[in-house]
Amino acid sequence: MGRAPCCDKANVKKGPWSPEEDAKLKNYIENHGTGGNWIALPQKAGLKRCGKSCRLRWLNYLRPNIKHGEFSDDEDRIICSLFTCIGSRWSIIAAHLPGRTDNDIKNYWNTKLKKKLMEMATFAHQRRPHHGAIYPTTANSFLQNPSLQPQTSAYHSTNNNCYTTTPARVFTGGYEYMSNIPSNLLENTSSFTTCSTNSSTPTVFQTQEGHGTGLVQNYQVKDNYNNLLIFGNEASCSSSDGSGVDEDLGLLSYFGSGVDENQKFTLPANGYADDQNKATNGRFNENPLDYSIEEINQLISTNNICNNLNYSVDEIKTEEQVLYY
DNA sequence: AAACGGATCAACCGCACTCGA
DNA sequence: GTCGAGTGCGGTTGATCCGTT
Repeated sequence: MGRAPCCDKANVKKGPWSPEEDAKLKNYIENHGTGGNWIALPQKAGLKRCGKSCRLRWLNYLRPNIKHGEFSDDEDRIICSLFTCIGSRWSIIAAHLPGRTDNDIKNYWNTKLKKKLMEMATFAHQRRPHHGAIYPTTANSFLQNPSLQPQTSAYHSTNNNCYTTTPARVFTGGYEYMSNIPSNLLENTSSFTTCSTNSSTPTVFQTQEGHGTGLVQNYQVKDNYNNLLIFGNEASCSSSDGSGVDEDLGLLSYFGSGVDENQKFTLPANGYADDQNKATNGRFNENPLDYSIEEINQLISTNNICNNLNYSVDEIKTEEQVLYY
């Protein structure tokens, strides 16, 4: 036995809404509200439309404060992050983007954002071996991809040679999954500063080696928590003896063909160290859409690679009620 | 200028869920 | 506990737009 139809299909209009219909619906809801009954609303409002059609038209187009037009980078990032964690729960994602509707976001994802990610996957695949670029950041920015947060409390306390730069300095380098690093190079990473624990405050440390200026020239962090190797050296550091390459134990040299201007990043001087034996918060940030090829493929094809977002789906669900007043 | 194809997005469809009788 | 009406939501469709040939 099939479900009873919600309305008399033969006597309802379908297709695009006319301005007159919009005006009738808007006027009725503004004066009387929905009355908690969409099925009865079209008749009361003098519309030959299905109640569901009225509801959709109101929610997606007529209700106040609807935002149309281009999505911002911030909105892109939120959509990507949430999609990573909860999949195609468009209504929940919409609850985090004021003025956006689930339909809008769904269309945007299907027509643009997914394509954007696929193009990035192609690009990432071309620059083999792939590695993440670390981008300029601000003191308040934060690593956007939860799965790649560097965790640092371990080497804060254990490595007295670590300190941040003052003032901020530009570095060239990147990160790479350990699984992608040739074994002979991986063997040489034993001298890397190691971190293996989770921490809410990501910090990047640099080792002081090779140069006698007292300022940092290179950094090398073995992030066992995320299976990442973070490596590079100071972009402005011209080392005639090639020590800039030696200092990163060949990693920058190995991945060097893919390191370009865009992969320089700035270590901010926030919370700077007046005591060089103490590490401070040199946070780094990656471009929010610069996922590895594996992550992009997962973003495109699956809906669950996130397991350490700061809030649960249940918490998000309570927020989604805000969307539909 | 016309034809074509891809992109976009509003709207529809149908399933699942909620809630009250 | 069951049933059915109403609602919410995600997937899909199709009309329209726009750029290219």
